[in-house]
Amino acid sequence: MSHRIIFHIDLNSFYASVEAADDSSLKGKPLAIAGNAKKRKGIVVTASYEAKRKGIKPPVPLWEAKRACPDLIVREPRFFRYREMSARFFEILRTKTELVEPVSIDEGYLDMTDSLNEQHPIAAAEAIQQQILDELDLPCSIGIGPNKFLAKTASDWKKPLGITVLRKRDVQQLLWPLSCEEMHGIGARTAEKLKQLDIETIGDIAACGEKKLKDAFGTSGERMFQKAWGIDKRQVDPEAAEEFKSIGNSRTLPEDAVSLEDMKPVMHLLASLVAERLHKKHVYASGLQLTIRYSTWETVQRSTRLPYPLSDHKTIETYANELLETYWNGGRVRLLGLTGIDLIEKGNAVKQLDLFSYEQDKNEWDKDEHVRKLQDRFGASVVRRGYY
DNA sequence: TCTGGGGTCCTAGGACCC
DNA sequence: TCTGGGGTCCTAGGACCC
Repeated sequence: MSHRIIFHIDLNSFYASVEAADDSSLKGKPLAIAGNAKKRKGIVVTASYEAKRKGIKPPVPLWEAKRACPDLIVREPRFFRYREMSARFFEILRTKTELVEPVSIDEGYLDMTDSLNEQHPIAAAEAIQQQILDELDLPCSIGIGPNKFLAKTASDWKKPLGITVLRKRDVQQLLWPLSCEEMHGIGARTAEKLKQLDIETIGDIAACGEKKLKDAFGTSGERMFQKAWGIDKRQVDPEAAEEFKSIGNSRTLPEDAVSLEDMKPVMHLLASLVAERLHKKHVYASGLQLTIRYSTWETVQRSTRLPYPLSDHKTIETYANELLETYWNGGRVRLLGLTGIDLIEKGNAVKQLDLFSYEQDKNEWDKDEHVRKLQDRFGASVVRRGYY
């Protein structure tokens, strides 16, 4: 476990690039992929580089993007296609090394330490990049470093089609001048808090001392400090992406709901979506979590234990409605979400429970006419990252 | 006309037990 | 009668990422 060579590979503007690969008339044009494109409340989830150059930086409301770029071409996402292309992307990566860790639909880490066979890392990266371009017609950026953090940081620096090396000895010169928010894991809130402490750059984080950061931010403060010095001990773990901790679906409603009657059909849809996905993954949920977002944007989450681990639609819907009736405060509801939590693999469920659940499951999830109509009313899934 | 959807991880605070 | 100090488990909320 001494010196590793880690690649981070990121497909550039993935959804937009897939659309352009499938329809060459889109190439070189400002293109946006937007969920709910026909409805209000649509947002741009991915923009082509031409669109980004016109100032469109996802996620941005669609109306705002169109104002900034009147000739913007807008497409709705085609998730099945993206998942297909993603699978082919990871297939290519797995021909390079077994140590591939998918992070999301369009990015992953490779531990190339024992797979280079005398080849120079940059030459290996160039070959991977070229192969993905030739076979999938998709551009990617590759970052190379001694650990995940430095590789990830590097892949961000040249887009599209960049290859960047970030060595530990370059940290002081290349990393320290950057503002804190450039560090993966530091968002707007944390950057603001850091600023209160007079910490503005990654160099300031490195200089300020681990204790001060730990006192202010707990364990994430310690990690922050480590990263600022280019240290990251996390290994590339090929199995990491396969273990799901939760499976959920949510919908922003076409209009705010003001009664339980408005919300029940949505709960029916969400329950059937969650049940279907639990099923496909061969897992049971031991708990259920309801999310209610009010028109004020206030969001509450309430959860309950299920009587036994299960995945059937009817039971999930019953418990979901119970949560809703118990915790809805009567306000205008903008979004509803339902998540199966504390997942158990079917094979691992206690035998007795397993049989019981199985019987329930046989009744099963009916992707009937009713559910299809609900899909039409409340929109198809707008999953941006969700593996399979 | 502000603000989608699917996730993970961490922490604070209360319940409960000894 | 009125009372300490730990430890663990659970839930909700927040921050972050893509």
